[in-house]
Amino acid sequence: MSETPLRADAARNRELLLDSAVRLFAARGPDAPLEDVAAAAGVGVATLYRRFPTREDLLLAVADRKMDAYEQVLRTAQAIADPWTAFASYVENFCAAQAADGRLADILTMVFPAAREFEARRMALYNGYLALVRDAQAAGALRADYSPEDLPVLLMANAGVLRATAETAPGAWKRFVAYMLQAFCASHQREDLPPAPTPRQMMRSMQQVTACHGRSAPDAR
Amino acid sequence: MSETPLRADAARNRELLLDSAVRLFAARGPDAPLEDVAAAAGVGVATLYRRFPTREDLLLAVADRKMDAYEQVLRTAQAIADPWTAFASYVENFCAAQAADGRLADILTMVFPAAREFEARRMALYNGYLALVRDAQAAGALRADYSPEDLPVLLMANAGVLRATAETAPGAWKRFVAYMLQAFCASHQREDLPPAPTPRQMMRSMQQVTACHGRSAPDAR
DNA sequence: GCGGATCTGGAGGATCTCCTCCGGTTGTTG
DNA sequence: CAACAACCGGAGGAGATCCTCCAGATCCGC
Repeated sequence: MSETPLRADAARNRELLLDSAVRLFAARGPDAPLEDVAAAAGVGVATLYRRFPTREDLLLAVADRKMDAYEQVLRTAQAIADPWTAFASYVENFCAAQAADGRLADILTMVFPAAREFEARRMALYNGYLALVRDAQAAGALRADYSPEDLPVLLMANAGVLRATAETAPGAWKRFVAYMLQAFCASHQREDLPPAPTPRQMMRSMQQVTACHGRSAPDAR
Repeated sequence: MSETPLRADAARNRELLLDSAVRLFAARGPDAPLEDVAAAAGVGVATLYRRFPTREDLLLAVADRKMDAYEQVLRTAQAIADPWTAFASYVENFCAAQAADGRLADILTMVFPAAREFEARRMALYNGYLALVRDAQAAGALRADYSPEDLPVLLMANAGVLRATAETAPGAWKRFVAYMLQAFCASHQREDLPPAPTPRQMMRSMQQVTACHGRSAPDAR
């Protein structure tokens, strides 16, 4: 990831900043003041800006950190023989990871187009998920009109639930996700659905989420 | 609502401010700067603070304004003979009203405990909705384990979808809501759901949403 | 028309967040 | 060990937002 090797103290400070950002963003949201992130890391704010020139750079580093967990969700699902159970496990565990992220629930619906390596990881994850979808549909377990874009929409919806209920009704998301999985299940005849958003639309939506937090002002208008 | 009759100019300015707030909050979110609301109304910022001492006061007035539309949604649903169609109409139209509110999608999940008249209106609406739920369940059309608290959760989820997709994939919420209605429908056998949040939990969640926007700083920590 | 109460608004102060400067410090290599 | 480049951080500036003051203006009832 880093092209130029950092001095030992700089590398240490970078890790401290990243640890601090993960904690602060989870506790107070992706718009927590960067001065507080630096202070919690025990370094000066100029150090933070030197290593992460923009908030979006910091968010990207945090997202990359979390990618390990999401990849594990996929591996767990891939190890399940039953296609529906594999798919459902992926969805549930993804939402559980989102719930565990605290106020950073939006991170799962952020994209960083300029970050080649990160986006490559994200695409690999997405392709793994697509295979789960195909398998579950081929097995007749997942409704034929399910669209892969339905999952990012679900994650946006779940972020909305978590934003409102994470502290006050911490189990609410589970019921919500259970409803959604039941709706996705093909085992019953169903009415037609309105059209799914296109992948392009979803990419733009995720860019919008990122832009909303990447800039200095929360609602930058 | 106002106990002391305002002078004509003050009443006029209050209406201008409210109109302006409705527009600005829809376009830029409930955290749009109050100076911009005042400027768009063509009045001074002190006039805004005199009439609406806190942002929450302004949000309350905006919510009260919108109550007319929500009450119309209930009346439309109540006029429908078929219980399932009545319930589904209520949910769909409520979500449509939410989508029409632009960046003010959270308003439907805000509460103002100190505002007796507004809360009375909200309770009347909720009781009308409860009757729709009971009728649809009694008719066997709405699943027996559906909880009235599932609708506020749905509105929070929909706010999450709208927050991310309102401009980029404006129809996404429709598909999402259609999925949810299919999940609510009793016409098929279903697995058990995780427990619903309690009314108390939902009230606290809605207070949290309100607190999040009512204070001066967007994420006031 | 007058008097008095209500109302007006722009400037300025306070606070918060972002961001950069630059003299001093530290790590690394030869 | 010395040289040099990388690195450090707190202060201060800029901008945004919230909030209040107070002299002047306006409305309304008698």
